[in-house]
Amino acid sequence: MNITLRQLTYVIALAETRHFGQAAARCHVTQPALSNQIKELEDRLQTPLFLRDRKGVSLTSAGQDVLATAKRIMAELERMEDAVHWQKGLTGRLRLGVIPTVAPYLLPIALPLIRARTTGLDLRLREAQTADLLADLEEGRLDAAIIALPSGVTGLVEAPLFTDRFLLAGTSAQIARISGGRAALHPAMIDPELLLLLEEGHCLADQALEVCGLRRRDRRVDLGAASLGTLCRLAAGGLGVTFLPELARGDEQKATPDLAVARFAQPEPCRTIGLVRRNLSVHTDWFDTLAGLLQQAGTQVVRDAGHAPGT
Amino acid sequence: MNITLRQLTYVIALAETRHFGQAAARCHVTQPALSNQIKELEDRLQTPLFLRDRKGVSLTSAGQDVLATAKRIMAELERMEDAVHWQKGLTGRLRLGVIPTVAPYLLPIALPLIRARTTGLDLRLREAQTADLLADLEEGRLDAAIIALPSGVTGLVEAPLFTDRFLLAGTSAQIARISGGRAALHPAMIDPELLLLLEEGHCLADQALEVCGLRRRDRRVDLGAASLGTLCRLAAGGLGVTFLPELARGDEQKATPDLAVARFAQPEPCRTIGLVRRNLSVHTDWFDTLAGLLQQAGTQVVRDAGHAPGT
DNA sequence: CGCGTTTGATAATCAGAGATTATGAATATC
DNA sequence: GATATTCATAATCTCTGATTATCAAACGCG
Repeated sequence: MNITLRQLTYVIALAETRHFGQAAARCHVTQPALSNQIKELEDRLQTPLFLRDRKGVSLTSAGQDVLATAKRIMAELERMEDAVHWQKGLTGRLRLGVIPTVAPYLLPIALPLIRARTTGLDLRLREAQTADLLADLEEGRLDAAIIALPSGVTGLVEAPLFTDRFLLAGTSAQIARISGGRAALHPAMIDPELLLLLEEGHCLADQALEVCGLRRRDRRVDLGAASLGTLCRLAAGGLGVTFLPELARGDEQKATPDLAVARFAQPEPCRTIGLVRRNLSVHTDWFDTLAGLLQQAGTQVVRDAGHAPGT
Repeated sequence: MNITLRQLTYVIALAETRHFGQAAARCHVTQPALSNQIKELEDRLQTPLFLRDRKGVSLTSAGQDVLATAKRIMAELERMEDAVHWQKGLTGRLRLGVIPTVAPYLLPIALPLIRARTTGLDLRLREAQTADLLADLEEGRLDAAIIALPSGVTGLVEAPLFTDRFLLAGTSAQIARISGGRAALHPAMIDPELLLLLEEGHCLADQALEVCGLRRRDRRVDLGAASLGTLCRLAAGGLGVTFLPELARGDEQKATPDLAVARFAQPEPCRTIGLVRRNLSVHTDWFDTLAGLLQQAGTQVVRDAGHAPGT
């Protein structure tokens, strides 16, 4: 008998669970099947790889070597499959993650563009916060993600798409009070107690705080709205002011006509929206193509927002 | 279906033979078996890996990626098997190569030592010239080899065993003529036409020439004896003189009592005999153990030779 | 201590992956 | 145009690797 990849996957599962039954379940086989394959491999190598005694399963030193090799081989295979898949261009299954403060504004414009430029693309979208998306990317559950740059993670390839300026949104009265009659509006002029934020985890909230030179725990009340839409409605109700990315302005002002919006003075605070992927595959045609399409969509949305009334 | 190692080995075979039938033969299967597995893999990756047209089989770019990955994985596996095997110490099958000018003199002493120190060691010896041994090492057909250092090959681990001085052997008359009454004997004093050498490929012949500052094509007649034993008999017959490694002196003088032997003046020409292995496995206990035993045997043989008569 | 529970090994059986042989289609060769 | 070569396809068979059932050892517990 020769060593098989199946045996190596079983070794990895068993090393991670340290339990034959659980390892078998993870591999979607029964326990004897896994036990047998482990035994076969041990016979083949003429060395026990796992120590089975009371109080659990542990790795021998030979087992550790086999485990490390198995993991390298699996990673190698995964990288290869990825490379082969994406070599064919922007086609097949594309699992794309998008942060919630971008998705509803960018995608309605971007998706038709993508559809028009590709054939046979099975696009699967996932909307989640940056940290979740990055974890999914690293674990191979996503092919790419749209987030605010920089990701802060090494081993990712980043492509900047467009710059998204922050605007101040609230009632006309609130905005007038903050600007206090002066022409130039600066983030530092905002009363921290008046600033409405998205709930914890949204990068937009962190960016807003950073722009104002604040930390979240500086604030006494923390509303933590779940979405930009909610936030805008709260702001339009006079409950405070909020940062509104230009990307979202068009939609939100349409949905909440009462909402007044003001531009900050130069240098305007902003975020850079970018596309990121794992640095596994060699060929990046698909990635560049996708980035191009998203860039086109993003700049279009931001430009259209600029023509809206109320600035 | 999942990718299997079997498929990867078939890819490697097919890429190297560029012929389904020959690749199948190399894998010890029939042609349809190989064709099917290649097809399965291509289906799985949803990409053709090989182009079959008139005038042969060639790799697509996806195929090249798969091939490279497959080779890496196979190398990884081989390294792992090696490491696991040798982690158990000096036991199991050990394929040891030895150059011909060392084997018959060192092994009779070394083998009993090795036997006494190990249990269950299945020692397989191969006597061949340096170039063959190094090729076998690199291809994984040998685990270690005893050669004259340096090997000149990167990626090998070398352990020096002992120094083997070169002596001048011939009839007393020849040696007396060369030394010409002077006390100090130097290699450069040897008449090139008088120097007997082993046939092409023996490192000892190259070293002898180097010591004398000669090239093989400087010589008019090239006897090219196949073994040191023959060389000594020729020298004892007055046909010329030869370099005799101290390692071989004891045996050869016993076999050819007429042979006179003289030491060179300082610095005496010599070669360093060493043990080499591939730099694959992590654990080197077995290698160090073996080197220790061989060193012990080698120094003993050289020392005993020094007590022989005739210097 | 007896009893049930958990865990991994073993045995018997079954399904399917992957082999084989036989054959076909396409192209090259004489 | 007959033949040889080469790879693909089809039918069949073999054996790897799955399943279910069961066992033995160690552990927990009243």
